[in-house]
Amino acid sequence: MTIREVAKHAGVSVATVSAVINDNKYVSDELKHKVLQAIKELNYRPNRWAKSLATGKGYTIAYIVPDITNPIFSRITKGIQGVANEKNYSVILCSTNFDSPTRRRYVDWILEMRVDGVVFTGRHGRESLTEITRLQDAAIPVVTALAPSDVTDMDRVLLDDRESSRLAVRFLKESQCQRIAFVGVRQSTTSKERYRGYSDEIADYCPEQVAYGEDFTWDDGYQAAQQLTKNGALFDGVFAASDIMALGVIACLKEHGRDVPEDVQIMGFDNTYAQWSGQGFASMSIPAFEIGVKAAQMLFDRISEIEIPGMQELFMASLAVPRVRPSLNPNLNLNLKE
Amino acid sequence: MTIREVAKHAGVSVATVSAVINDNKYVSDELKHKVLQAIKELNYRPNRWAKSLATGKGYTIAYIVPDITNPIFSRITKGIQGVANEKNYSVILCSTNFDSPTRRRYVDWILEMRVDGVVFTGRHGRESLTEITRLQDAAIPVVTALAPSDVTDMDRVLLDDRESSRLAVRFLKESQCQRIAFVGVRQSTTSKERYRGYSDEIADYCPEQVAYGEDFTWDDGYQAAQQLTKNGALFDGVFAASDIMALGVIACLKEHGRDVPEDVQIMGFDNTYAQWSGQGFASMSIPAFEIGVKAAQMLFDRISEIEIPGMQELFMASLAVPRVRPSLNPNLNLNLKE
DNA sequence: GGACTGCAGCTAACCGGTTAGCCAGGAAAT
DNA sequence: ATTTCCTGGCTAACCGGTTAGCTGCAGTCC
Repeated sequence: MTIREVAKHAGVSVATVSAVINDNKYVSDELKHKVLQAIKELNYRPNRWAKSLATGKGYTIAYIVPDITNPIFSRITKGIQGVANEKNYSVILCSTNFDSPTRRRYVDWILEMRVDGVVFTGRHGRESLTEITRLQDAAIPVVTALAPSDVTDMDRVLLDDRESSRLAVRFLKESQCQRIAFVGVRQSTTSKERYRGYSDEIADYCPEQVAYGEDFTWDDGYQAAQQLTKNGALFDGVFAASDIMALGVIACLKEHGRDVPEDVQIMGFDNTYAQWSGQGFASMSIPAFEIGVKAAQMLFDRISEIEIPGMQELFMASLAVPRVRPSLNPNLNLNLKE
Repeated sequence: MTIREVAKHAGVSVATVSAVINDNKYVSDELKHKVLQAIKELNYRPNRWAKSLATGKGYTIAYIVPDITNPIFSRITKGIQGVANEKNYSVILCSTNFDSPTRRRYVDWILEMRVDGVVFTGRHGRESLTEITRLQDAAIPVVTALAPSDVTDMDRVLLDDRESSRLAVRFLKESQCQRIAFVGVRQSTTSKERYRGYSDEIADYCPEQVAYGEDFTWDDGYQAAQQLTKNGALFDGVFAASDIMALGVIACLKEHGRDVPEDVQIMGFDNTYAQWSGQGFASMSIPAFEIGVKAAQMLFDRISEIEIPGMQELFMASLAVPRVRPSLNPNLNLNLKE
């Protein structure tokens, strides 16, 4: 079913049909009606490929993400998706599994698909930077989301991990914790920032006590807690760089006979589990959906406007207090709904 | 940068360049070399749109999913993604947020994008069936994944919720539970199947005790448990239709002073939280990644082979015992790694 | 030597849209 | 009455690939 068949059926020219479809030229009501009629009768749908080829616009953006399985990232995806669809763009998903060759292949691909823009999420090592540069060299707009880096002239939306972490630690302080420890991930930029916030906030308050794992996992949290206790550290509060690590920490502490939250209070980060785990620990909620929305909006700004200086947007995480017995403490429950 | 420029640069015809790129015709080594040289020098990349227009193949599949944020669905996505990429297909993501109009718009869209195939996940109500039919009418292959329905002549991959649930309940029985209750979701087909398994297994064992919520949420789990206790039901085991509901149940029971797992043993389903929550409850692990892989494979089978009868694939969930203290019980820990 | 065969490589049409530029015919101006 | 202007609608070229079918040359056979 092509536009020419529709034209023939309606007794008009292809230009007229095209004008009706795109509503970008005046067409008399009579012809317009005929054309619409013909389209309906033939159940015609314009061919996206032909349109893209002719106009040079693909109405597609790509989202490059290390792991779609990560709840934070899938919420970002949702945000991007929403904005894109509103503008009639489709989003193609590129989940790289933290693998550089895969990431490289995706970029090759994006290049030949003539995608209109890319949102990029993930660790921002040297090689990711190369990929981003390749995209930009091909004049494809890129916005990074949650991908901290030193490159400042890039459109990006970030989370203020440092400041958010100060809020987290401040909450522990306000909850009567005297000695607060930090559990993080050695090589992670994100974890480093969260440590910074911890360090800032703890400075004139108590000595630093820190333990690291290699990755944001339950096991690494468990092991880090093991280290802390093994070193005979005294603490009544732990700030962990992620919820899943916090759960590892809690498991370890309980094994050592320390009650949570009675003996030790725990603070997580990202609020992926805290709210639901029933372990009574607080966390920092990352506005991931909003971050996705913002990133997509910035991307579309870039796509339409030609030259705007490197935009930047900073989000804060918000405190999520553990769910409590709804009946006993109804007022605390108000804004904790997912 | 077009194929014609490359041809000119290399001093050959466009047909030759095309043949080299697609490696589908014999070309002398000399010319092949010249062409590859030219491609490299000009940094040429074939245009996907033109290719698709000419060949009628888009190398794209779509994944329609109610909510990408659901961990099970995002794992399915990952599986699909992997298979598709291997075959040089891209996958465009359509997260409908359980909204029919949105779903409808996606299908319109898929139709005009001439996508090669669709994987469909989600509740399988009447309207989703309409959408699927629309796709099939346009000769677009569809495979449903985790979308139970009465339509049997459709390619689909399913989870055997009933049989898996029997395994779940059997585990509770083997753990010395005498009276096992079920907590489910009233309108859900999935929940209904899980109830069936429960019912099968409990038949000659103990009386049925059942409570329902309206959705798979923490609150609904909590409320259902409330009901159970209010009705004065006696139970020492609860099988919940999902982990998040199980967590709601646990919270409620603890408020009533019942210890988990000492007084009451809990069984979840989907293993999204059980493993990590530290609440010591078991769950049934859904092989979501594998389901995604299988669905994609079936879709590609359909795309290449013209006529194969309605294929069907049934997966089972597997028992995931709660994580225990690694040091104390190392052997149980073996196959529980994520 | 001429006819025939095989095949590397070329030309040009085609996929299905968009759109610059042209044309026809009615209205307004002279 | 003629010229000019305006504009709705049309024709045809173009986007950048693929590919059917042709060309011309070298080798083979009678």
